[in-house]
Amino acid sequence: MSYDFKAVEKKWQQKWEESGVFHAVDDFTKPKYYCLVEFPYPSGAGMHVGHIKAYSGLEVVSRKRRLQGYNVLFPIGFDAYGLPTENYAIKTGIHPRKVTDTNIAKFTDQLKKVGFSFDWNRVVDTTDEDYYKWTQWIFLKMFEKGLAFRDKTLVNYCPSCKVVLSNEDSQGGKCDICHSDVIQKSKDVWYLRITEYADKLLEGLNEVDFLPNIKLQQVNWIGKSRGAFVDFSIKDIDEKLRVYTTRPDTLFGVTFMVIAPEHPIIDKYSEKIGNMDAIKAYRDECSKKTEFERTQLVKDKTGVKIEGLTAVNPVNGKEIPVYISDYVMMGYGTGAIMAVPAHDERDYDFAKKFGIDIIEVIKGGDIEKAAYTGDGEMVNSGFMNGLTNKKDSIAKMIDYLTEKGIGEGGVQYKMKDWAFNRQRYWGEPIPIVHCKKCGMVAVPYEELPLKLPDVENFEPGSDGESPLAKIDSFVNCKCPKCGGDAGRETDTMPQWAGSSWYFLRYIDPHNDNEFANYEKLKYWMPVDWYNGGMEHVTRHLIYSRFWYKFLYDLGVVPYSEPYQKRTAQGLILGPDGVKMSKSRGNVIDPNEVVEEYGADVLRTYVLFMGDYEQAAPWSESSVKGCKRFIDRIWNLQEIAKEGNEFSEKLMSSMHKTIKKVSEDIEQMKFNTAIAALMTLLNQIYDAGEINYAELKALLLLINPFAPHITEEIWEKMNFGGTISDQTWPSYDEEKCRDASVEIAIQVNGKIKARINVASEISSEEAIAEAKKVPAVAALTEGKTIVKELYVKGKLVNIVVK
RNA sequence: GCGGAUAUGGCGGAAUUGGCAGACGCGUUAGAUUCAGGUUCUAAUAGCUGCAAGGCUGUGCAGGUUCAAGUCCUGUUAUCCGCACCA
Repeated sequence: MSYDFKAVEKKWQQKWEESGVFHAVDDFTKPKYYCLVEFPYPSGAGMHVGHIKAYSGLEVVSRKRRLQGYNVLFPIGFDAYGLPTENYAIKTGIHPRKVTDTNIAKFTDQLKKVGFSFDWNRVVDTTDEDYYKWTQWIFLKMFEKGLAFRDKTLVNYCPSCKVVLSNEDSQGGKCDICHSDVIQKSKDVWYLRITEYADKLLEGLNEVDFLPNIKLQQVNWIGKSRGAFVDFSIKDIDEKLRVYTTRPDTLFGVTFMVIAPEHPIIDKYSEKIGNMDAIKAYRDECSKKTEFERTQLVKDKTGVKIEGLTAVNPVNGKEIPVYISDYVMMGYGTGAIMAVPAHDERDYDFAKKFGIDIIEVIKGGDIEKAAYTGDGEMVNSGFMNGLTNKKDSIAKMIDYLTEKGIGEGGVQYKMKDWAFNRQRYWGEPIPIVHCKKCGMVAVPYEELPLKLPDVENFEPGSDGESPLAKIDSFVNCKCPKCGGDAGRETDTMPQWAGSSWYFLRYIDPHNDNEFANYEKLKYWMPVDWYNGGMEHVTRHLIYSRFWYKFLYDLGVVPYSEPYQKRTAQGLILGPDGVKMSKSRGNVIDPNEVVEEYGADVLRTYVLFMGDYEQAAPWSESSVKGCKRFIDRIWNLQEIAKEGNEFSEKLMSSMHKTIKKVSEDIEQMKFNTAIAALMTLLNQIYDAGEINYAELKALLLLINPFAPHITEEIWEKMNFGGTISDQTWPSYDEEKCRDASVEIAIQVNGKIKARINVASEISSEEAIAEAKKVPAVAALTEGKTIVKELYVKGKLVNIVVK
């Protein structure tokens, strides 16, 4: 009677679909649980085993929660806008809409074949008009509040994809999509003012249960620093040069200043600058450097002294030179720094190269050799001399600056505003009209969605213009404000847009009047548990928290944080131990695994292969181990017999396993939960029999991992109803204990024997028992017992001299 | 450079947080079942040593604390992942 997994899995997948058991119901009287997994980008390659691992974790939690009586929302959708689809469309001539639909159908089919208990009634597709209508709505709200704005700046531009990229999309100076070099280009760009929410995003982390390393990455990404702004006056000119510093305490050690090549003060006073030619040449040189060269390659300091501009140190009146150098960037702080070479490594390098004075103001290092950034007594610092505590010194200086009106305390963030447009076709149109008379005007809410026009040619223009710019019928329109001739914004939103709020739409996916009903949001939010990839922990997770906090401030969502708990799964590596990639040819196709071993085996294996949060290589032979496990469960039917209660033989094993599996699932220790089930299975086969009560409990425990086979056995055994109607088994702490335990006996910390003792034995009795053991007696005889102790249920240690 | 993580048999990984290192699975070896292959079942499986009971050594490396250390402390090395001239 071998197990026909193909027929059984198909049968149950159909049953689940027909009965809709996994559909969440809007019954507000029930306790709810919202499990969220990152929705996939429906690529042409189909599902990856990584998707299976990512979804299997919360799949298990969801199935367990349902058995525990919760109303569970476990939705899925598709993050379908994006470049790969568009590039594929350009290559093949197939419309991206068609490509997307095909890919979504493929993914849907694959996900169903794995038996995931998603609520298929709530599928969200970010490219659906009914969905992006609300993405545009949120954008307009941001525009209304001044959080979406347009500005001209240097942007990261990919000449190959012909698209502007965010800093996040161009890390390492390479385009995230095609990996060619990114160059700097001046362009009009849409921004979302995420920096306004920097503090809220930081503080909100105190309220939520994210893994510590996830929190830390977000904190680093936001990069808040405390310090001071200080105004330096310029000699003979009525102008202040403002700097930002985290070390105002070292102000007496300033020997020069540096401004970024793009700093506006240069153009403003160009006629006073004696060496404009040299400065212009230097600026040209810098602008040619890619972001990559500027930040990654050359740490060697370059720069030019500005002849004619001399700054004055506000605390001691000293005159100091001003340089331009590209180690100072316009995008952070004020684009100008006060340089304290004695106590900053970068300034030290620069001073050494340009022969500038180095004045020690904090004792403790050897400034002949290197900059000293540690603590110490302040010297050469006027009224600051003698202070030894950095914190106090900084506070004292800020007080002084504030009092004299030459500066003030302040904060800075590394996080920059979010560049929010792409010159691409396959994205949400930005619902803005450019009117010569009225400027930028929002498309009226009642005209949403502003539909993406259906066109034949979606290739971007050679100058990096959006393909939409070529479509007159789309571009030409009337200004909603004055009725005059106007032109539409032709850029589209980046891929991050749709994924920034999708978890809200799941709650009310078919609502035509609002993005989601407030009462429903109140019931279902926040997401109780969100799991996804570590790679989305900074970008997507911060963006979506930002959008949610904005909506919260609008009063349209309840609670200030969207995700109560966030975890991340580790990668599945190829069998060769390195990241799976097509070029390496080490990609495992989940479909093939389902075909050969079945969905239950695939699901069990991805959770059993190692620590869920850690990367682990795929192993074909280990998959077989899980196959054996599944087959052995099937064969339990042969040895099952009547019985309404756990038998004495398996009593403690049953209770222990229920406890272990219940607890491990909550901590995402799926591998040890499965191991405990395997151990129990071994014990059952050793005992040679299992009764119905035990089999029922076992099937329930295994069900979240391997739902198809457990449902089938339940049905075949005539246990009544389906597993989905049952209740998660409970355990009794008392019954987890065995009557007797084996303890180790150590002499001087080395194990010499093992004995069985009653588990409730007293310390004295245990030690007495231990001494009776001949091997132990021989070692202790004639020696002084220094110490003897008993660790309950574990060991006895006798220390002799 | 800064931040984080990891390091345990032939392999993936366990270890109730200081208490029997190697659970569970893979692989391997031997045996049984089978015409055979596959499947299944039984036993062994950290290393060294010993005929054997046993002994010794073992959690990247070097120290330390403790009756007891994979776990705590000090130092150090390697690998991986973020961030990166952030003033």
